[in-house]
Amino acid sequence: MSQADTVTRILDSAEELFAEKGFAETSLRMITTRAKVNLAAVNYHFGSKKDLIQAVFARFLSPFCTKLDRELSVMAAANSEPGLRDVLDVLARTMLTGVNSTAGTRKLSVFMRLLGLAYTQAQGHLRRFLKENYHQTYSRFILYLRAAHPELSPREIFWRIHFAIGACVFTMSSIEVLREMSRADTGEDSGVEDVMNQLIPFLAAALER
Amino acid sequence: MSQADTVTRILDSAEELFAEKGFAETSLRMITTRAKVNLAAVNYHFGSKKDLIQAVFARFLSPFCTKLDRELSVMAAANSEPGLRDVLDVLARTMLTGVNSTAGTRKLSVFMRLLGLAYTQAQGHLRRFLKENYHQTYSRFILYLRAAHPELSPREIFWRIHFAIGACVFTMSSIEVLREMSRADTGEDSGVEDVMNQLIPFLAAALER
DNA sequence: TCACGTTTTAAACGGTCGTTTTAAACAATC
DNA sequence: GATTGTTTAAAACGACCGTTTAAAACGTGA
Repeated sequence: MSQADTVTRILDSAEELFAEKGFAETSLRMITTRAKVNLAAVNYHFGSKKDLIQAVFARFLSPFCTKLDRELSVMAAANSEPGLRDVLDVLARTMLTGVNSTAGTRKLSVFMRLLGLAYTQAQGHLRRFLKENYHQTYSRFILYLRAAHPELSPREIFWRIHFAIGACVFTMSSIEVLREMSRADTGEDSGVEDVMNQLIPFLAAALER
Repeated sequence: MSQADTVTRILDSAEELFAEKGFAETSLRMITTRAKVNLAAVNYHFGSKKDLIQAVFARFLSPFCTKLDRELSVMAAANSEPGLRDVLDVLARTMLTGVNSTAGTRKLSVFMRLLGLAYTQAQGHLRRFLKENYHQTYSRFILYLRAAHPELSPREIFWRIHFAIGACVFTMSSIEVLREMSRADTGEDSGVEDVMNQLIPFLAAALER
């Protein structure tokens, strides 16, 4: 087994388990057992559990932010005064890239769940890491939102966008629990795509009022 | 120190710590140290950590559901065809009861945070406990929502209300992190009440579209 | 093939966890 | 005031945690 194999398998297992259980509830032994590697491999390749958590986030956030930055530039080049809808479309398209399969949908779900953990379970080190590495892209995104709605105060923009993030993150974080509740309540299954198709107009109505 | 003192102080400390850190990150030693009681007191009075978690939820959910049930009955008696706004007002008023002080606002924040944990961190036992004890009130609430909007499918109702819950729960769960981010971004402080005053019209726009 | 740097392995470390045990302190009853 | 049931106290239990160690296995260029 090559080094790349070991590192990748640790990251894959850790990502799944963190998303499923959270950081504290996931032990290195669970991760290494699922990844079929030796327990010491995590400390050898990553240094510590904290570093592994950061690596898991870096693996999906770095390409995401790179792509988002590029897409924002494309948008700005094509449209000198992008509206709210344009900016959100860029975000949605960037997030949904490659989400046309069941595997892709699960990827998005994991992405959202990890994002939620970053807010609600963040040990200080993770928040510092995220701010240090991804704050620039975040700021740029917010700036376009402000430009699109100069009549709203920065605070109003901030909170509206985070209410929306909350609805997304919560829904996707608890998606399995919620689908089961929905099934019990209504007798019908709700596919993840059905849920998304309801979530987007819901948020649009709230953001654009 | 009377038994009531010990039990109450354990519940108080556990509630604060669970809301702040989550279940797994809060040890019985933290709880008993803060409560200034002996470590063994939790197992003696509650049986186990799981039972303590359930007791924390029961202490604030039982009176809440009792009150909500009563208020729903009052509403139904006064109005044979309550609208969405009526039903949500009942919920909001029930939740905001006694939230006119700083202490009250913190209580609400803790309430929301615990509710969020129930969805996202729930160990199976907690979800089973909540369903067993509080599902009836929940169902009744949902029924009024359905009656208010018979043109919407039960599934649409379910998801819209949970998107809204998500925005609330996420916001209140991460309120301190978010306020700090907002401060860093905009240079202004956002009081919790300011946030609520923005959240409510945000949700109203999304639910009533 | 040998030597050497890298990676994997098995075992152990110290520490914290939830829980249990045993005895002491307390409160209420007769 | 002795007795009985309840509550508190200190200490220990085994289990699991993240991490470290030291040796074995591996791969590669000389």
